[in-house]
Amino acid sequence: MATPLSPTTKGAKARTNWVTMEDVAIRAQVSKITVSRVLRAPEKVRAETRERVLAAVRDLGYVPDDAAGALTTRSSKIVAALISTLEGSTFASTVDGLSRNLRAAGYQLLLATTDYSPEREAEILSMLLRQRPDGLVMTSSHHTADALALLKRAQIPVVELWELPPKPIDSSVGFSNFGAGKAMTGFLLDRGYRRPAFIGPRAGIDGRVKSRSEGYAAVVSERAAFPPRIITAPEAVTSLTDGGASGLVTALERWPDTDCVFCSSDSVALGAISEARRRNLRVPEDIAVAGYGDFDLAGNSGLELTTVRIAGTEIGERAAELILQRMQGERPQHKSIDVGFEVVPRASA
Amino acid sequence: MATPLSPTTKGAKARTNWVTMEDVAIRAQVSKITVSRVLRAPEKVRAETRERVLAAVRDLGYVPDDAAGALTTRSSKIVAALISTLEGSTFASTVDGLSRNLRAAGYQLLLATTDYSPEREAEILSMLLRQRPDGLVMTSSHHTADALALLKRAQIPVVELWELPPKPIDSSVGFSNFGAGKAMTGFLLDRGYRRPAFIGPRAGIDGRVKSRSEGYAAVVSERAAFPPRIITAPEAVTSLTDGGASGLVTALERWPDTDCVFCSSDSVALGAISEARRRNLRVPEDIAVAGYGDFDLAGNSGLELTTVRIAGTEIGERAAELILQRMQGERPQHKSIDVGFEVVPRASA
DNA sequence: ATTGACAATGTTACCGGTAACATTAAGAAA
DNA sequence: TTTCTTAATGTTACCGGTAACATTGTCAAT
Repeated sequence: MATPLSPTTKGAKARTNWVTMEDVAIRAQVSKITVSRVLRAPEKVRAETRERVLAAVRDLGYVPDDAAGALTTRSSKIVAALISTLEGSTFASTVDGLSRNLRAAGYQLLLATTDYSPEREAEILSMLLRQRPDGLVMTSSHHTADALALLKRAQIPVVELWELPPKPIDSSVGFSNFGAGKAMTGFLLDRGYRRPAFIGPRAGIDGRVKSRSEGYAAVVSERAAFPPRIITAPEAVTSLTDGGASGLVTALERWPDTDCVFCSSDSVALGAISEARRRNLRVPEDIAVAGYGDFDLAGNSGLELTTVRIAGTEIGERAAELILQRMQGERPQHKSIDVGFEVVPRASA
Repeated sequence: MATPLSPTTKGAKARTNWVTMEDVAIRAQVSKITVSRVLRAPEKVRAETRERVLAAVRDLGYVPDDAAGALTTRSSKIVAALISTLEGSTFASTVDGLSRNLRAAGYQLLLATTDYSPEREAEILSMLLRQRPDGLVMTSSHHTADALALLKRAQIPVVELWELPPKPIDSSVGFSNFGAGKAMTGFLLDRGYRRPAFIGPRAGIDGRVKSRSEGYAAVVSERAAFPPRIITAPEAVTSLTDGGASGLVTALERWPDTDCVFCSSDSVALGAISEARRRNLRVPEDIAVAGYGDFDLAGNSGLELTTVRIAGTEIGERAAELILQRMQGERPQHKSIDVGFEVVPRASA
């Protein structure tokens, strides 16, 4: 009995709520293309016409459909970001900087997290590519063959963040994790610690942590008289702070003369410090602790954590600049930007 | 002299790199629509044909263009998120949970941050809407008239996060900030503190903080014999921890008998504790400190911060569920989900 | 008056998918 | 055998924009 749908009469379609460019055109008594010009190249339209169109845009509350436009312009105005994790605040400020600067240029950020899994990365990547992003940023360094194939076919600018891969896919903004590991280890030896150990999270979860530990190992091999001492938390431990606590225990069991631990992140360091306190070990007199990242609380919390400062926000901002240049077809001067790092000496080591 | 462009011959266009559905169709010797069916309703296609199409998809590495499809289906498979900030880790876990659950259902997350500015919010919103998201989540509570008008016209499900607005735009997932403020204040009075003050960040930056302070004020008015003591950091102070430090100083100057401060966030509490230590005040004997948020470090860092725990990840996950239901046209049982909160007593208060 | 150049605007086709309807083939029911 | 039904696949038009080319009007130069 019910009429199936209002018959597709010319004048009475409107099965959607969105005001279209055609609606604007009719109201302003011009053609669609003129509306398009007013929005994208206003100088090509006579001032009077332009005003009429803009008034119609305002009156109707017209919001252009970028997805429709992208079909012909081949530019979605979307940048996709593949981030290892947002927990722990490591990458949060990078995403913030990225999103802010991209938006200023009219681009939007499509975000996905991989939980450090390269397999998931490939899968997520293919989902992201369905939106045809104009560019891609990613924090991971290790990619599956599938992922690389997808990236290659996509033919879009790619920026890898938070490290400077020896063989970048395309371009990168970061710093040398190896160098930072070396620098902190050297700093600790200079301070007079003789038996530093390295504490990381679950084995092999992250290439960057590996690089740091290699930096540590390089310096120890060169300047110290013992083999590198590297602890990774057992699979069962998921929290970074718990990993730090258990790592400290393991280190002291295995090598009782350990006088200093260099942790893969500030959160891990925090766990180590808590554990030290539980055992009535003084920091740094009985056991020194160094972290990595210089998160908010490293200096303010009474922790006085010696750590390595990374300019997370700057990485995001520079990445935005770089990828914007690349998307506009410019060939930037540098395909790799080194934002550096800084050893921050405080009281914990 | 140079040929302008390869003439648009039927067979030799390919001005883009992307494999299209038509390419797949040709290779599988079927029509486009059959390819479409294989991907979206496989049971409607004969097994043999289906295999041929899937093989072509694999061989060519076809990735569908969701933006093109959205034109007719009117579903972009995008959910937009307007987040106040990613710094400080408050909302990071919510975004993580949100993104994870949305992706599992084939939706992508388009992310933008507002820095707590309602004006920026409206502007950013109109940019986000250009991508025609199927749904929207937002952490802010206060919206400009422009923003509300845009939302209304967009006619998409909206979920407000981290609070339960008395007059929600659409639906919400959160908890009562007022209630949490009341609960913590009551807890502090029960513990025997007589003169609690409230320390917040810059005035009026965030409606949620305001609600908490009102909860505090309500309990103080009812149970204590003095007017509420609310400190807000001066405009110049940007960091939350600095605000906590300066807030403690102000509180003690203005009301020397203050024996306890309830801080608007854990970061603020951290600043207050640091300042107390600098002044050789014992926590909690000389001055007790309570926080809000229960971030990672509240319990693990030796801070032993008494605080209010909020299930940030759960908010994100539930929000994803809720908005997915709404986008699929279901009418969920509850338009508001209260995830609650929990006062976590530790040593600092 | 004619022509050319340019400014302002319009027409047509197409981007890559999908909805709606059309067609074809094969088997079941009459 | 004829007709109906259903399964499998195809055709056409359209979604909301933009590129490319076409048209019209205006004015200066010939």
